[in-house]
Amino acid sequence: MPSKRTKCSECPIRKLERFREFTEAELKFVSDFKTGELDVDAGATILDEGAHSAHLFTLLSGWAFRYKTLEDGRRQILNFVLPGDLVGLQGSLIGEMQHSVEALSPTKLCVFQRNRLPEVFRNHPTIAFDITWIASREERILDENLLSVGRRSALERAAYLLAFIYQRAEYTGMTRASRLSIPITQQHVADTLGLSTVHTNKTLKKLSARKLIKWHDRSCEVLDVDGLLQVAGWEGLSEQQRPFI
Amino acid sequence: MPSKRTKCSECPIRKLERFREFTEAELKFVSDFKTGELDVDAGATILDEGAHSAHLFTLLSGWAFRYKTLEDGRRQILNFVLPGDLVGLQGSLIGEMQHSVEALSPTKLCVFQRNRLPEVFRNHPTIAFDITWIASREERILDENLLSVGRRSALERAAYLLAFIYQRAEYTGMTRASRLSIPITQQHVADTLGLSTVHTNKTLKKLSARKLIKWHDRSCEVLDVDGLLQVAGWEGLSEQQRPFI
DNA sequence: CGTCTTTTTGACCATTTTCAATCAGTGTGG
DNA sequence: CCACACTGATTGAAAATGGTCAAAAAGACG
Repeated sequence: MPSKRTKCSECPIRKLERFREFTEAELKFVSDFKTGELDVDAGATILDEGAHSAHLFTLLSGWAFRYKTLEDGRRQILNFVLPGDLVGLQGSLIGEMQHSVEALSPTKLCVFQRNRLPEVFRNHPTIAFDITWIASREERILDENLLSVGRRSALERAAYLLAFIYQRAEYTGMTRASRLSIPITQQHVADTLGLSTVHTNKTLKKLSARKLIKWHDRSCEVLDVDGLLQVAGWEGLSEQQRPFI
Repeated sequence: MPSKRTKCSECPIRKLERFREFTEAELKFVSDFKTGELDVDAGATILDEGAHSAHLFTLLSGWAFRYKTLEDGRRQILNFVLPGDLVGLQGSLIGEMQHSVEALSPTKLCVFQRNRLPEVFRNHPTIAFDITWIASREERILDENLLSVGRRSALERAAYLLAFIYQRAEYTGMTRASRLSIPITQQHVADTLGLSTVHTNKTLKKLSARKLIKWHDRSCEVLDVDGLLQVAGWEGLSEQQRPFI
């Protein structure tokens, strides 16, 4: 449930490294395309499966996650949403959301009008290209997640997930002194890995025993990414530069 | 390994239902954008992980699949490629393929030059929009697959997969009298579901016993989609119309 | 006919789930 | 400040699901 709405300010993500700079015309358009900002509380639903939202969002700050559920309530977390990620592109393209998005922490969103998307493609091809690039990146992430859930052991999966989140957060400038606190519960981890909470707990304990992570109440502190990468048998993210809308 | 290369003819997929008709200018451009056709044998690799291919493809006929592997050889099939699907968009956007694509049957591909993709965005916004739509559809499919692998039981997963493939094939006009033969081995099914071949075999036997499918050597015949949908607890694909490039 | 791949089966083992409590931390109202 | 409720983390034991190993059967194919 959206709580507050303010006039849009300059996007903080702009500080991050980008493919390229926007042109004057693009900056002008983007600032016009934006209709405001939205503050959302932790635990609040940003978009629901089946929704026909008139909006498309960029996450400016905070954490969120995308998920789907089966009819009997089993939930699968598909991916986490970090600053710079688009939220609701699917709804803008096919009209209806086929997954839900929920905030993990208080988050700030940048709001766009979804019906102006065709205009972006018509008049701002490089921004359209960036959007497609971001959609394709989401696909790459899902490929990795599917490989992980389908073929890695519970321990490898957990190590992969935490290393993956760490690297994404690091890239977005959220880490401090090579450490990171991720605002998630073990239930979230379980629903991401496709495991039960009980087994997730036992698996995380093993990572804690190796001093790779430390679990606090409702948050996971990553202590040693390299160790996690090694347990996961994963090379890590290769991405160095990316576009931001 | 590509085997044969011929001059490009009119795309057979054109017969299928589309969002909209191409304009004269678009038809002209697409036919210029195409550089030829490619015939690939069953079992041949179309694109390899790590490849920097100069091409982007559309599958015109036949079956293929996308997959990733871990270093020790464990393989996860990410999705199947049916006529009308794009192959290698990822390579065109980020320069390098992060998954491999292999033909399941003899297939025919339509070849495009990847370096002309920016031109598509610049001069043909509606085609660019279609490409983004298709990329987003792939994401939706991956979301479903991840939900399935992460949260469905072996029997549900198998039923979901076969119903899913059936529906996609049906939409592409590959079914006959509500039946379909899918050219896959049980190893492929296992690698898609994240199961062992032995357990996959036992699971498929259960579906056979219920007369929902019939397994032939190297191919699966779907007999009763509705039955599969019911076992899977799935509503089926909602998609009715789509763009084709 | 012999070789190769794919499918099938049985026995046994490992991983993961489920169930059922318990414990720890947080916030609330009295 | 304390009792109480609530959520999230932790534990142990029993049960189920799925994996591994090994071998045989069934087709495909030259």
